Amino acid sequence: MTTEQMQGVESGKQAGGLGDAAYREMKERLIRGVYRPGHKMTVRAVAEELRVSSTPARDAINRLAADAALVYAGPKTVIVPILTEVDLKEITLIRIALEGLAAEQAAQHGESQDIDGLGEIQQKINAALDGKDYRAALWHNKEFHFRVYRMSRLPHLVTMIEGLWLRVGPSLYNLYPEFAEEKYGVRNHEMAMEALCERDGAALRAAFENDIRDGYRRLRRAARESGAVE
Amino acid sequence: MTTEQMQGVESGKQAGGLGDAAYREMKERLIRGVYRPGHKMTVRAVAEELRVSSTPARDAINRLAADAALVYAGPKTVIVPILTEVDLKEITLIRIALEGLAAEQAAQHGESQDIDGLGEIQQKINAALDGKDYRAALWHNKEFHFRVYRMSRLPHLVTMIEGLWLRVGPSLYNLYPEFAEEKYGVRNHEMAMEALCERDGAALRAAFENDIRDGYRRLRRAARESGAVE
DNA sequence: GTACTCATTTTGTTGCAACAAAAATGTGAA
DNA sequence: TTCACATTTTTGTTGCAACAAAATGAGTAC
Repeated sequence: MTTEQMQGVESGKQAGGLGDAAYREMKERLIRGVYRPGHKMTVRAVAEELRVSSTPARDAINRLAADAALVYAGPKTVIVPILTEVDLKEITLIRIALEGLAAEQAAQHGESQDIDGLGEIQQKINAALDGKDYRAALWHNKEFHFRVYRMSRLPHLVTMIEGLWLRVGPSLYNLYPEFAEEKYGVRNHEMAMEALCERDGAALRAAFENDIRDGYRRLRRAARESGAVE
Repeated sequence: MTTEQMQGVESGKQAGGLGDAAYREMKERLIRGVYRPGHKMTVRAVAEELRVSSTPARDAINRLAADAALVYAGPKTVIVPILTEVDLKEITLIRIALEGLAAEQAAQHGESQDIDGLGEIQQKINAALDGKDYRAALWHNKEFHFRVYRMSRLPHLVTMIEGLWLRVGPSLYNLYPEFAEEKYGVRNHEMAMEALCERDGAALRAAFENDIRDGYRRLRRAARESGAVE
């Protein structure tokens, strides 16, 4: 087999190395909201927390910065990004364009077996919401979205969308008590599942665009009330 | 001044270091088509070419891989990506979504001083085309597009679009003699300038979408004839 | 109290050597 | 000739020490 033939589509580094493990661990912590926006990331601190030497820690920070999951706040400082309202608005515009495209394509290429799992995920969201486990609700909400996006059979697109969620994640997960109000997104998700069954690309796109816009409004309001964005 | 306040929007690493210089040099070479698609990138080879040690060379390769400007072709091999027809089609879909959005927003936020330069750039494109300097034509074409995209005042979006161009670049620039036929894109660019003067977002979006689709068809045809994609 | 200077500490960067894993190459048998 | 296997070479990874640049904080003059 030539090297050309096995060229994968994943942008992530092949698994196995310490640097890769550090990258994924930090990414997970970022999404889960372990670090507050504005938190300063230093090579040595990451190295110590993850019990690795400076090289893999540095690799992880560099990759996160390349993903815009960390941002440069000075010549020698990287921090967890603090989303401004302007940033949030821009990212929402991009999300609507990209996730709308993914949804529309999903309606065309999704197979029934892909669709089946969606109902279960929605039940998990509802259950989590009822139990006031907002963190779980947000997690399953993410599952719901990406289950659909992957149906588009456009892997580059899914990777780019993941990057966008990664940027919003830290701010979002620190806001979840206020953010995940009663029955967030349930209605949009129901409409999405209907549209998907009918293979109606335009309707599916509309459902997701609505969901994103709803989420944006709630997030902005919650952020303003808590002062988490500027 | 707090570090939070000077948080920039650029995803690129702050300039100055050797690793950053290596990254930019390799990026430039990639876009210019110095390396053929499929070319294997090794840390030591890059280090020697750029006269740096392995650390900055490794940094550069990692960042390029994070940009998807290089891809992993095995556990220990990164290569210049070989665009498949499927990849090209997907990236074109994404480009239409993102560059269409940028164009539409540019119509709203572009100021007259931004618009003025476009005519000059178009003249450069025409001159290069007349002189059969296809490389220059492609370069000025890129200038034209990004001049408009930057008018959108959506810096994250522009960065993402740059990433897409970077992926297509190596394949594109190796095809330019066949690709840049007579008067490529001139008509679409004229329509774009008209739409921009009239602040007609929908028309500007349409002009750019057409331009991207035209380019896609030409590139696909040229690629099929030369066998540069699979 | 404020602003400025300078020493100290923190922090990212770089180069390099040792290591492990994968690829390439050579060898021998069928 | 072809295939399997062992050997050699190539190559990415890691840890670390030395270095330079930036952030920090104390002290001082105004």
